[in-house]
Formats: sequence, C-alpha cells, structure tokens
Amino acid sequence: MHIMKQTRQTKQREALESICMESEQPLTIDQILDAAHTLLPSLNRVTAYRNLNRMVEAGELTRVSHPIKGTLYERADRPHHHHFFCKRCESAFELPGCGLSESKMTPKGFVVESHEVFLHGLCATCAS
Amino acid sequence: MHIMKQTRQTKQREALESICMESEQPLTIDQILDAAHTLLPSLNRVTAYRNLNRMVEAGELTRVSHPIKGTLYERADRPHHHHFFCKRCESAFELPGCGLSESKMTPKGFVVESHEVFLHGLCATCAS
DNA sequence: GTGTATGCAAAGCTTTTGCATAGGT
DNA sequence: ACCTATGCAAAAGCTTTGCATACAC
Repeated sequence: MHIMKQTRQTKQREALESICMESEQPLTIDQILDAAHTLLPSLNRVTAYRNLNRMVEAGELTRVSHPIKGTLYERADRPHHHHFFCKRCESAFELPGCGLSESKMTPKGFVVESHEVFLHGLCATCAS
Repeated sequence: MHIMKQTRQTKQREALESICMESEQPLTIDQILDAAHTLLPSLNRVTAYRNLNRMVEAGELTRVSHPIKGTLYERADRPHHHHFFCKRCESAFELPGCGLSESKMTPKGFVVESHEVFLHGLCATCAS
C-alpha cells in the first residue's frame, strides 16, 4: 500500500514554476519573488521558499551557491554547464560545456560524484 | 600626512592567526573557535569574525563558500588549488593542481579574473 | 469533506553593529 | 595617555517552523 502525497496545482506554484522553468539564468529568491509578484502580487516569500525547496527535492531545480548573492535556483534539466559571475553587474551567466578534467584533479581512492566550476570576472558587456 | 591605523597584537588575534595559518584544510568558524578555545577559552565568536574579516581584507586568508557548511577560511598564500567536499564525513580537502582549461570555457569578450572548482563525493577513507 | 498549501508570526542561524571597557603601544 | 580590540547585547539578513485558515481535489 502506497502513501502517495499528492501535489496540488495552486496559482502560487504555477507562477513559481513558470518563472524558474523559463529563465535562462540561475535566479535569486528576490529575482524570483519580483517576477512572481507581477503575476501574483500576494505571493508570500515563505511560500516561495517552500515551493522552491520542493522543486529541488523533486529534481526539477538545483541550487547554486554564490558567495555574495547566496542561493540561486536553476532548472535541473539543462545540459552540463558551469557559471560565470560578473563582479560589476553581478549577473550570473551559464557557460556551455565544461573545461574540466576530473581525472587530473582526483586523488587516489577518492570518488567524485559531481563537480562545479565558477568563473569570476567581467562579462562581455561590462568589460567593454 | 598619513593616517596609519595600527594593528595590535592581542592574544585573541595570535590564537586565531596560528590556527588559521597552521591548518592544512579550510576551516569553518566553529572549527576555528573550537581550536581557539583550547588556547584561550574566553575568546568570543564576534572577535573571531572581526579578526577573520580583517585577515581576509589584509590578504592573509581567503573565504571559500561551501553550500552546506557555509563559509570556510584558508590561508591565502597556498599555491593554486581547489577543493573536494566529502558528503559522508563532511571534511573539506585541498586538491593540488588544477585540471581546468579556462580558455575552453570562457565566452568571447568575457574577462576571467579567478575561478574555483569544487568536487563532491566520497574521500578515500569514506569510500573504502 | 478531507487534507495539502498558504499566509502570518515567530523562531533559528549566521554574521554584523553599537557601545562601554579592557588592554596594547 | 591614547586609541584600538574585545566582549556583551542587540540587530540584521536569510531561511525554516508552527499554526489557523483557505482552497484544491
């Protein structure tokens, strides 16, 4: 016998889901909330956290931690990629592909399950 | 005329400095405080934060942000390296060298100033 | 009608700030 | 003696939790 906790389709969840799933960049909670408020001004921050957490647990989103901006959320189904953080405009960019050779870095006996690469600097717009 | 803010040598600062400078691994604030308390039980958490921040600003330490453990501190003068986080024992390991090809990852026009690589998985001890 | 999701308030954490005083120089 | 560094208390940011009620099913 299965205890199947059902997920209800609320307008809050729909709003959050559409925002996160349609973004090309990882978003902060504030960016998500700002966007959500244009669709549904009453949406509460706590509701956003709860839904984002559920989406992470459900494997729809992943969390990326930025040293200054805190936690960013992005869709989990994108191809393997990494991130560039512009120190001037503070945007987070997705970098296609991966220039990392895991085997070169992994000491004997260690088992690598995943990796992340962050580049910091100036984006094309801010550099010019 | 120079206004030269002098730095005073207190036992708190000495304790924190020796702990951070002698560690082979990046440390959390709690690890630093635990170690400091064996040398100087009265040392306050706020004092630790203030001194660690100063050491970061002075270029003695760098901050590494771990998604679960929060901020880690390590000496800044180590050769270029990256980090491995064991999900079982939760230790942070320093990985010698660098398997990253920045040029492969950097889009046109972007200027990279620094990068970080994190590997996640099981360390040699936990994997065996 | 039943039970999950929401909103509000409040609590938990980590880190910072204000202020009086201890203590380094 | 001067003035920075410390410790305590309180505040500030971010995230989670408790609880009554709204609302999806």
